[in-house]
Amino acid sequence: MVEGVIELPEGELDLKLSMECGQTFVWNKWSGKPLYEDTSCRKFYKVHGEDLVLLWQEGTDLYYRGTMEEEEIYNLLNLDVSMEELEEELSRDEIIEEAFEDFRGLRILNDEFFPTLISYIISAQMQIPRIKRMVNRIAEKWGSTVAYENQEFNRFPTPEELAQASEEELRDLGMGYRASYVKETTEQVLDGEVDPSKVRDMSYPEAQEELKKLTGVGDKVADCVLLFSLGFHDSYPLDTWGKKVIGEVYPEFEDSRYWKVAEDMREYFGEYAGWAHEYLFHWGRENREIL
DNA sequence: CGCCAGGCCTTAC
DNA sequence: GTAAGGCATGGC
Repeated sequence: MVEGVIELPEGELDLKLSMECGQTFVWNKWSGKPLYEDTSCRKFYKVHGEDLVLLWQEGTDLYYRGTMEEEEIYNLLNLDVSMEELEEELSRDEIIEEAFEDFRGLRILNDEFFPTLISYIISAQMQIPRIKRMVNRIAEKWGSTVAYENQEFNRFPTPEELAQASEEELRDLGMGYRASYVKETTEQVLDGEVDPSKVRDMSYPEAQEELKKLTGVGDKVADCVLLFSLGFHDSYPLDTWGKKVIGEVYPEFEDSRYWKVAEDMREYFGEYAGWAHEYLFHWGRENREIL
């Protein structure tokens, strides 16, 4: 067992906000209730590979417990990205500065590739709490368990494990037409058609094209996987909220073509455009009445 | 009942 | 290359 405390600078992390802003379907509430349906619990856990990680925050102290070493926890939260430098890097206009101030400590998480890939394939035309419920059902049905302190925790299935699921069984979970996407993409990953460790080393355009070979992965899902699991901090996923925000706040960037808007936003915000996206995404959801 | 949700695939120009 | 239509299911 491993446990400890990481002391962080003021404003460096808002763990609860980072977990609950809608970016992850991999983390869970320690209370056992689903993420996005329980906002009172402040402890979060996930199974990552063979490890169990439990995190909570008190003031500027980040507490961890489980089987994962501290160095790896830094990676999970992208703690090598300094918020002070990020703020300087992203300061382009009053809107992003306001969002950065209001949501100080919101960080992009670094989740595992396969769970992120499948959960964002499922996310198409679906509401966020429902996506999380679906991902949990998949973990319960096909994921193996990891034992920790006399308890067993489900983890999201590996490609090998999920390949055991038939398309019909997936459909029975309620994922509709996405069932065939999940089935086919699982086979493609299992066959090595797309190798995440190779995608990491590609340029952004190559990496996006590579992921789009997978069934059910278009521009937006590819950008999410790149940002949330493969270290592409400049990837700018253009979702329904992002489009509304752009229409309201950055009308000069409006365009019917996905790639054009995403490219403009990457150029506008630079190296950490994906982080800017997350601030604006959350800003949009918090201010939905004016969009 | 109708409308929409972290879009993607197919088909037609 | 770009634009339109269909698509499963659940929540409101």
